[in-house]
Amino acid sequence: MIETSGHLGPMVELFSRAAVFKGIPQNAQKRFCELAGTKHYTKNDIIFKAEDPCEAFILVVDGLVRVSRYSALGKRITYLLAGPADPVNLIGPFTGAPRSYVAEAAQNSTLAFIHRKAFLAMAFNYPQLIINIIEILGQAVDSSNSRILDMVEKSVIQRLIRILYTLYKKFGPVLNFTAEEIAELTGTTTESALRVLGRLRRLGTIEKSRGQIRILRADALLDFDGEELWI
Amino acid sequence: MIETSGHLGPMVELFSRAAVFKGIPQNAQKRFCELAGTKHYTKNDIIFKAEDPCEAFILVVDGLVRVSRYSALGKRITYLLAGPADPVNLIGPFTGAPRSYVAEAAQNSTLAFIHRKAFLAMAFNYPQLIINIIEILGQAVDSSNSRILDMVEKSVIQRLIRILYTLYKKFGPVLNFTAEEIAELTGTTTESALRVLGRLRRLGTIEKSRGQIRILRADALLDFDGEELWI
DNA sequence: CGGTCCCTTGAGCCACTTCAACTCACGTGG
DNA sequence: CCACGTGAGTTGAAGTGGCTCAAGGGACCG
Repeated sequence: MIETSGHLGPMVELFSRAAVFKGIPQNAQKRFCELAGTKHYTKNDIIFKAEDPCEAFILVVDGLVRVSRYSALGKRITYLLAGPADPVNLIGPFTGAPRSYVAEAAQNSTLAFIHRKAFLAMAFNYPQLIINIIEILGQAVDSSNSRILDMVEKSVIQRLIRILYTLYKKFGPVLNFTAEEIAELTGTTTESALRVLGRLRRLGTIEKSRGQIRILRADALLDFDGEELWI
Repeated sequence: MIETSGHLGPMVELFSRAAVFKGIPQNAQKRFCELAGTKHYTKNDIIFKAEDPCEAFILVVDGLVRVSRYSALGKRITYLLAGPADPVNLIGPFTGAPRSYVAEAAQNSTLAFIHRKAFLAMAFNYPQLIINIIEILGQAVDSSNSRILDMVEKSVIQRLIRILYTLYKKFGPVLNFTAEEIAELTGTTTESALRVLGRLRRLGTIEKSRGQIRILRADALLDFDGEELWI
């Protein structure tokens, strides 16, 4: 990873686009910006791991961060894909305590770090920021709970299609994910994911090549089921 | 439901025990208390349902509240059992928006209500309260995510045993739940839950009667697996 | 005492996982 | 440039956990 000081201009613009900072005064956004340092990570770098205490509030500037959890047996489940302007850790800055999640760079990425003490000192001056954070946490809870419901009563096919649709809404028709990554989001095995993807390809709904899935007919995904998740 | 004004003494004591209000000044706890009105609910009363906008912060004074979600097909999954001093809704007061959860009285219960505007006006004066809320939300996220992991790689038996152990830690050896309620917590069918419970009874780990499960050997539950959930 | 809710158990089935084998794409180092 | 290794994708066959459907028994309530 490489540390840089960076220009403020584009950063201010990024912060103003971020859902976390929505509705707080521009000059405050700018001050948060000034507190931030940035670091570059190359694909598959680990940003933090389970048991690491939390030192900083982290926002994705560019790239993609995967936040997941490993089971005792080494199985990995992905809970969050944070893209530009998405925060990576909302709880940690407030408690400082380590959590059982691992954050990795899913692509080459640039992240903004604000030291947690500095972040907190500022944060409590802006109730709207707190409301935003709690609202986003609410979406995280809801999304996880939706996934539990899905695990109970939906088939792998339906779950995977919903994941595809959610990714499509977030990233557009070209998805740079391997079948294994899709499986980790769906909560199934790589083989099962591959079988479903093969089926969708034969139906003409998607196209795929190594490490990439292209959505050809997004509406066909919706036909299977409604409602998106929050990833 | 019956509305009462109630005495302050025991309420102050309850508030001071609540994890949400931990670490904030006693006089502040008392002021939150003064803002609260209480209501009684009888078993199976609905406290709020999906689509109801949130009007108040709610704390359980006495009894037990079940917070769950219904799938399109009518299947119910329970995410939270709130007992005395537990908050029922942490997100709602901040956003005011309706959420897709239903809260029901699992037993005859008394709840304290603080109107959300009044609650918010006070809340932002106590950063520790905000930190507590965010920490509790973190536990909710973690618990849901643990359940997702469990759904993927654990058997119904292991999941159900973990639920039993968690309930045991929270309520003691006598659990007043039907097999159906246990199934809703485990994410399985009533029949499967019953089968597992039957097996545990034959092993001498539990005893049961209509609507009640008694844990005889809690250590035997732990033998199956570690780690508790947050319910 | 009839009704309703809860508990109990059996039998069958099917969606997924598991295990296994093979192909293909890509990069790397000899 | 080829040879090799690795990681991704692909497909088959087998086994099974737990869901579904079904039917009955027992407890509590009005």
